[in-house]
Amino acid sequence: MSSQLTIPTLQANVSLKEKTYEILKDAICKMNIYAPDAQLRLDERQLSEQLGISRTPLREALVRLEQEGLVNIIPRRGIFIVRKTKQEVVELIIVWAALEGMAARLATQHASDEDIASLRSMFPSFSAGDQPANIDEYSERNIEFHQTILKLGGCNLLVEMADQLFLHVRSIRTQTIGEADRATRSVKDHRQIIEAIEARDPELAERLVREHALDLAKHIDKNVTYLD
Amino acid sequence: MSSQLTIPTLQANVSLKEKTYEILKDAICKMNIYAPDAQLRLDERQLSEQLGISRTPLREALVRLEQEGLVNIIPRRGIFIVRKTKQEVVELIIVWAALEGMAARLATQHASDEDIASLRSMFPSFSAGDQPANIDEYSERNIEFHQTILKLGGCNLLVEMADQLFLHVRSIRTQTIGEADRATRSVKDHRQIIEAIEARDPELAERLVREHALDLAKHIDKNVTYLD
DNA sequence: CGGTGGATTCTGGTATACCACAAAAAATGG
DNA sequence: CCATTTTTTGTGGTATACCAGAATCCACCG
Repeated sequence: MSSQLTIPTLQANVSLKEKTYEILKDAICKMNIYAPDAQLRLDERQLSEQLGISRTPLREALVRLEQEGLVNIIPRRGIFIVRKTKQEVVELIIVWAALEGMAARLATQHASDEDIASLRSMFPSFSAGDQPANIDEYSERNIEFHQTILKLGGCNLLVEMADQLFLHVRSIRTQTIGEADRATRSVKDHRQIIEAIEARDPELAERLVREHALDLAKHIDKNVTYLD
Repeated sequence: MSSQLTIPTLQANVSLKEKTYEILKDAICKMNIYAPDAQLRLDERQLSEQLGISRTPLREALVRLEQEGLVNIIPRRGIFIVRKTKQEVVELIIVWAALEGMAARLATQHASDEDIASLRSMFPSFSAGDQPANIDEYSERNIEFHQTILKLGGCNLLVEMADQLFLHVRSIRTQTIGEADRATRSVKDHRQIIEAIEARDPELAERLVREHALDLAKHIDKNVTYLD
């Protein structure tokens, strides 16, 4: 037993507006905003009651969410969760492609061999190109894979901005990724990307990452129907 | 004289928080935050008095600025204008390179010939590669050039995100761009970029744009001393 | 019966008062 | 005189009250 007094970080030194922001962001990201019956309108007073806080910190949290594009505040009209159009989603992925492509390029130049190896160990069960057994698990691995590439680039801002974009695409991505032939193809793409980074080939790594992402954009543009 | 009643858009239908945000953003961007004697601290109450508004809309404007990274709000300590470190500036430019590179790529594929031609007409006075006479004018043209490439890509999000990044680099960029040999070299780079886009060569256009930007990053990393 | 106009209500916008924490200043003890 | 503690003061954080515009509802009139 420790002789030191362990302080349980009483009240967690974060402000209400901060906590509120996190809670709302999380809640918005987890809901399916594209469901036909989705409740997109937020009521300030009702929310403040539910959270047990006043409107002031709540509003500051909402302002942040608005700045991020998750929410739209229309003066004297209401606060609405933003539904991205298909066009906007495609643009999100284009930017994502640019960011991750750059990260892959940087990774070939700066990442250590061990860090690169971590990419490969990420797909232990189906590295041979088999169809992954569990779609949910695969989806998680997939996300992790891309985030790791971003990190390997060694540029924090790339990681942050990609995370930011990712917020807006998460629900769509998880829905799209599950489609049959896309998963096996994705595994193949990933293997090639890993090989290119291992070979320290900036051009190839960048191109493969970019094309992989843009391929998703194309796929969504063609096949997703629940976006306008 | 018009027979119609002209309404002067009374009160301009924007909220105080919106106006305040614009004013503060503008003020911060225009000041030289790297001057040794720069006043980086903002006082809420003093500002609200100066602006003639209460603290509430002011704070909401500040929250937005914080979200953008222009300002840092430290609970119970104060509100401070953010000084970017050299590392952060370099990362900003890396991301910029990724975005503009992607835009250039897209431009070779989707932009019309007329739009591409507008790039060339942007440098009427020194298109032959001469040293531009007026540094200030050149700096403006330079900025305009890069923003045009972003636009030619046809992806709005790329434009928006690059603009966002640009906010943080503006003061540095205008200071760096004036250095002697960089200007002539820059003109040469620009000409090559235009030619690559005209030739509809995505790989080359992307590479030239990227290298042009990354070259600036390297230059700043080596030569800028007023950043920590 | 349908449309119009006004009162009502509901929503976000703003102002203000008070709170909690932290830094600075002053008081106190060695 | 210096170190330490206490008090003061100043900052952002939060709660609350009130304001203004928009939407709705409903009575009234054609």
